[in-house]
Amino acid sequence: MPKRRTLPYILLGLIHSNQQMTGYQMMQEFKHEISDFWTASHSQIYPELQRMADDGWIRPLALGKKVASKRNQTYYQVTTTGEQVLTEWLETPLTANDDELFPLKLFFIDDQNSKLLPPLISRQLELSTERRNYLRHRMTTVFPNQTAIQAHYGHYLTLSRGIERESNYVSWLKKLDAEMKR
Amino acid sequence: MPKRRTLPYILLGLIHSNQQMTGYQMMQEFKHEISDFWTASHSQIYPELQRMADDGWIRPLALGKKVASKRNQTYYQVTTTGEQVLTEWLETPLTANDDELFPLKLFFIDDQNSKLLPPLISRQLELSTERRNYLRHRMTTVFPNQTAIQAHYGHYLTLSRGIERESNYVSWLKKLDAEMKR
DNA sequence: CCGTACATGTAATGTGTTACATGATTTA
DNA sequence: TAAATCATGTAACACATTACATGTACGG
Repeated sequence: MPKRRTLPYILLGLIHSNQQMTGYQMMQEFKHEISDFWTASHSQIYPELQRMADDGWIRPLALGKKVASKRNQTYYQVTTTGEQVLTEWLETPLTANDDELFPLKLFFIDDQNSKLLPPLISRQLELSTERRNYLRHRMTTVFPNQTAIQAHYGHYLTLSRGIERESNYVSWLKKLDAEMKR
Repeated sequence: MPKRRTLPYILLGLIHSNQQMTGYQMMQEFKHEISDFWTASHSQIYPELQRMADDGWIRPLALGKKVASKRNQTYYQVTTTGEQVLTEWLETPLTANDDELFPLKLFFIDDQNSKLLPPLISRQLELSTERRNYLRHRMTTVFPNQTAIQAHYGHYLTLSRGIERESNYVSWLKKLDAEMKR
């Protein structure tokens, strides 16, 4: 579900990771790499880029500086202000509602040794563990016996799946968290 | 990400599963049971219920028929038309874009022996397998060597996680699909 | 030369969140 | 009797999708 003002941070992260990018290239990234956790169409991207440029987060590149600049493309680069904004966003700890921003933030941390990585992962491990425990608790209260399961079998299956999914997430995060500490 | 006109089907499914419900009760369900795959606030629910009643999908219950009717609550019940609409929605096969409707539709199939269950599950198994294969393919093309991984470590991790998540999903669906066929 | 992909932009519409508003009932 | 919860509703605003619109570059 779309959280407020996430798109500009994604665009900022994309440009930052790739040094310089056009709106069209960002569109492609959304299709191929980011589709798993976010979507955006070109009609969202282009106006947003203009707003970000107005706010000084990014700057359009002069023609001479462009890498293979043909046609009417506009390459953007992150400004110093933009870098600060991005870092602040990445540093902001996840909350229970924020949760789905994890893969997004993770996506934009390029350096394996970044100091942003360990706290991000351990925080998500906390949140996923909490959620798994909550789902387990729901299972015992909503489906205490076989009769309850038979009355709402689909609901039972979705809850089972939720527990399975979150357990798998916790395992993966634990492994990664342990690796980080080595 | 919010798909067009999903909320009314969820409300329809909720009322249908529980025989009769008030808007407030639906709100609670969103908080406790459905939060994992959908959210809706009361300011969305109440107008939507009125629209659905106007369209003849549901009908407000007369006071006398209400179970423990106090206060100014309005209980709704699914009409015959509404039942048809719900069944049609549940029968509509999932597509690659629709994908995230799976847990939602599953949630509303109460009967373990429903004929809707096997095709829904086997279709989702197809889609998840496709997605897992796609992600695996991305991994080999985007990260062919250690250097590529080091340049965009976060991206590498999110892709790894995607493959892990989807593999886990496929396993779960395969198990369920096999059970269905017994 | 025709279709597809590149490349950008705006407008209309649909959907969702937050804020504003009111009043009844229950519990401490 | 005050606070929390129940219960419903509307309005303003933020965000996303679809449609409309234009033009370039390239491959068959």
